[in-house]
Amino acid sequence: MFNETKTHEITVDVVILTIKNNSLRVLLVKRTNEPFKGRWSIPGGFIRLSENLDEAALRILKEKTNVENIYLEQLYTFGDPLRRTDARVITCAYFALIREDDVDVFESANVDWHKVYDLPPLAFDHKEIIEYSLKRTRERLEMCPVAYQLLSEKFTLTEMQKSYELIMDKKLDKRNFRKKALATQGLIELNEFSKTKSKRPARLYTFDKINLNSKRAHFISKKPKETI
Amino acid sequence: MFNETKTHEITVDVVILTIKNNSLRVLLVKRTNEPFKGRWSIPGGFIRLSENLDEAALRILKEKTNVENIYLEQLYTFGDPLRRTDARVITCAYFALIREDDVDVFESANVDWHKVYDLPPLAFDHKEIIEYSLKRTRERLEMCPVAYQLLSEKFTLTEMQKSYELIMDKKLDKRNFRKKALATQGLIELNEFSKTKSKRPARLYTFDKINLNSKRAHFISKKPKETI
DNA sequence: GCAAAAGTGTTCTGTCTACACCCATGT
DNA sequence: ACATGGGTGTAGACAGAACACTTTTGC
Repeated sequence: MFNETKTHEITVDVVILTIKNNSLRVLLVKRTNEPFKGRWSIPGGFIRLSENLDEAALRILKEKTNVENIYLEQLYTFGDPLRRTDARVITCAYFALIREDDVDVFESANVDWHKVYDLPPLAFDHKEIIEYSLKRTRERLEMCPVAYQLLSEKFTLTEMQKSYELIMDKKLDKRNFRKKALATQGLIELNEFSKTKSKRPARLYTFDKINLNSKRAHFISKKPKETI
Repeated sequence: MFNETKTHEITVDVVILTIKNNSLRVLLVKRTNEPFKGRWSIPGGFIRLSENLDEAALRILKEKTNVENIYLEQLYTFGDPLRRTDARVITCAYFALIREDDVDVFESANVDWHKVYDLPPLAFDHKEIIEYSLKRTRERLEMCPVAYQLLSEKFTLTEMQKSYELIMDKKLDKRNFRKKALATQGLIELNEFSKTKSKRPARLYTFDKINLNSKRAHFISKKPKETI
């Protein structure tokens, strides 16, 4: 078998999602080089020899947002020979959920948050990658409350519901939502209330930090479910 | 940023699962080169410049088993710098489910089926990759009847149940299984019966071939389920 | 007639869904 | 006193789990 591998390159790209100004947004950077110079793209970079893939993704995330210790998951590896016109680049895509107020984005004309449901033209196959990350985020949300990664440390149930609605892109029933939310492992009811003007204060909740990197084990359906 | 990427290599490895002799088995090849010369490993290879990743996985599958048109899914990309001692090789792992009788494996001392629940020592991180593929196969099975990929074209419900039990690694209740199986989209009841000796013949079923590459859309829970 | 596997229903329990009104606060 | 969002419960439908006996066949 002949070895055609020498000219392959591999990168890591990271779809960084947050909620900002009441919409779900993705961090995009404007390309400064051809091809697609001037187009928006998701941040990415090469993998250092000393890094594993997760570490490369975390580094790229930190470079762009100065955020660490967040929800990050490998998404899929995209390797179509035609996905880039300049070279054969295989990319291992990740997605991350971060809180807006943890972020220290150096926002500029070249780095900005864009609404995921209203994207500008993107470079390469980056639209496909973002759409896939949304699909996956929804799947995760059906299993475990990853959405708390998008919320401030203390949040109201209404805020939590809003984040679910933004990700699922549909309205949820308030009473059903709260019933299930309150039954969620790791949700902690605080004796604190939001102070808002002109309306009843809402109780604040927080999430047990132990869950952060616990592989989400206890969110997966508790009940041994018979299969088929 | 300095470019350390030049010496990375990327391969595709394929976990090929089948049911043979009443157990779930994976196709392994014995390594002929160092490192891990003589150890069993999952089949893999480099990606050609003209191929996308799926095509590379299909090619490797066909090289080993002469099987085409089967269930194949990208699993995960493994890129720990220490996963190989000889070089920095990132591998995009796939898994495939095939029917034993479709296979044309040139079985030899260097290629053989091994029980997934009783594996020999494996090269690199291949044990981890196989375990991850089992986990994923179980998740798939909870969504859609991928197990029919392991069965002959015509099968009895008992055979189908056996394949589920082998993958899930637990006993299932016969009546509950059959109730759900019969409610499955795509299952077709035939007017044919197995001819076995010394016992009551069992009705044969088959699966609607339209589903083969239909992305499994209609197996995913039919009911719009409210999330959280 | 017996061994071996095929085939068949019901009850219970828990979860999902739909749905409408009162409460606490600031102005 | 009113506007605003916060907070609450119940009934019906559906799906999963547990569970044991009869039927058909070859020998």
